[in-house]
Amino acid sequence: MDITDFLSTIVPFTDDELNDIVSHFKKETVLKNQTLVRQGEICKTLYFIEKGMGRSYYLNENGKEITQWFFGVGKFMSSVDSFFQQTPSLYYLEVLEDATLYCISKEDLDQLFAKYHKMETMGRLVTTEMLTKMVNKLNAIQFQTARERYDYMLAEFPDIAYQVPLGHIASYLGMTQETLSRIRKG
Amino acid sequence: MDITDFLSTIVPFTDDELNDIVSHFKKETVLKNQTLVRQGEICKTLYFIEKGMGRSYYLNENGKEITQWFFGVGKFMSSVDSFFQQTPSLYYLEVLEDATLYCISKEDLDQLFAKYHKMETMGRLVTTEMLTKMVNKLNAIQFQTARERYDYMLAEFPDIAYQVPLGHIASYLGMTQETLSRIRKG
DNA sequence: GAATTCCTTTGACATAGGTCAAATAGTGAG
DNA sequence: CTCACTATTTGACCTATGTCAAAGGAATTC
Repeated sequence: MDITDFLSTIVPFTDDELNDIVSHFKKETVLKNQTLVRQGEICKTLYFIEKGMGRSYYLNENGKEITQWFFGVGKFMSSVDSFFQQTPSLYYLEVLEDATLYCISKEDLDQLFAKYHKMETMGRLVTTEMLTKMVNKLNAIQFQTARERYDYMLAEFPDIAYQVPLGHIASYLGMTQETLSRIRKG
Repeated sequence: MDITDFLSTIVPFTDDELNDIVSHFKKETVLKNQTLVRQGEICKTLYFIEKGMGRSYYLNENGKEITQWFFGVGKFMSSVDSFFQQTPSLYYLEVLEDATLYCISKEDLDQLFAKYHKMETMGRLVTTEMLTKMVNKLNAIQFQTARERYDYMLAEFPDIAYQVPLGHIASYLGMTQETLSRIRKG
């Protein structure tokens, strides 16, 4: 998914606007398992995933990795709170397979927000979409059985569910790897 | 919390802008337990809570009310996804005590977003804040014990925790009323 | 292609929190 | 003040899911 195409689907930018906006993004290729942000660092970059996928996770008190979110093709990826509030990140951000990313700094993005009202609209819409998805996950986690949560995952991230290690998905869904393994069986 | 003051704390509007914006909100007084939106309806209004508090909830397959969110003084309240996407609401929205609300329709709000870039910025910031809180709740729910979740609630909504029926809070935290009752004891 | 490391499955057992039912305590209407 | 209704607490019991440990499988590395 090309970033220009993506932006066009959200808000009707003119070609000139699109060119200007996209020119502030820097294309980067990163390899599988590369860490983009560490817990405690301030996340300085917002990534658009042209190809590949990523996840955010944190380490719990026992040092176990807990996946917080998956980011698929054609989505923005970041340690959201850290990036927007410029506070230390609660999460690690990593790429799960070789990926092509479009990167923009907070300063550049803020300039685009200030320059183009439409860009600000896009920011709001993308955030709203994220919020809606977060609400869905919350509902899934809060009152559903382990099996139902897995079904939710299949519906929400069909492309991701079969391509990442079991443990990543289990922790994302708030269950143990063993439980998820048993669910997948029966 | 006055709506004018609230808006000023988020984005530096001029007095003229503030007057224009606030003139599009309609002040309303509603009584305790009044329902503002029903499940299945399209939520047409965004509310700012000057006084009082509210909650959103849904009915699960057994017809039990599950609280989805609490809205306190000085916050915007709505069935977020329904309002912004104009789709049928998954939630009921109700007022938990006599309240004073500032109401605005989707059309009026969109006009303000279009008219004032700063208003759009405000919309994005408010949504981002909501997103951050949602992420916090998700983390609390996902991997904490019932007791820890209650502690999270006390921290996040200190004003609300002691003023609403136990069952509302229990379902919000993803546990039964009985469990919450036992936690409060010991 | 053997060695090493990581990932997944399986089994036995433990437990937090759910369910159901009943008793008790609050609250508001008349 | 009393009745009726609603919210909370308590107890006995149950189950989904966690924990711990070990064995298989896959996949990278040299």
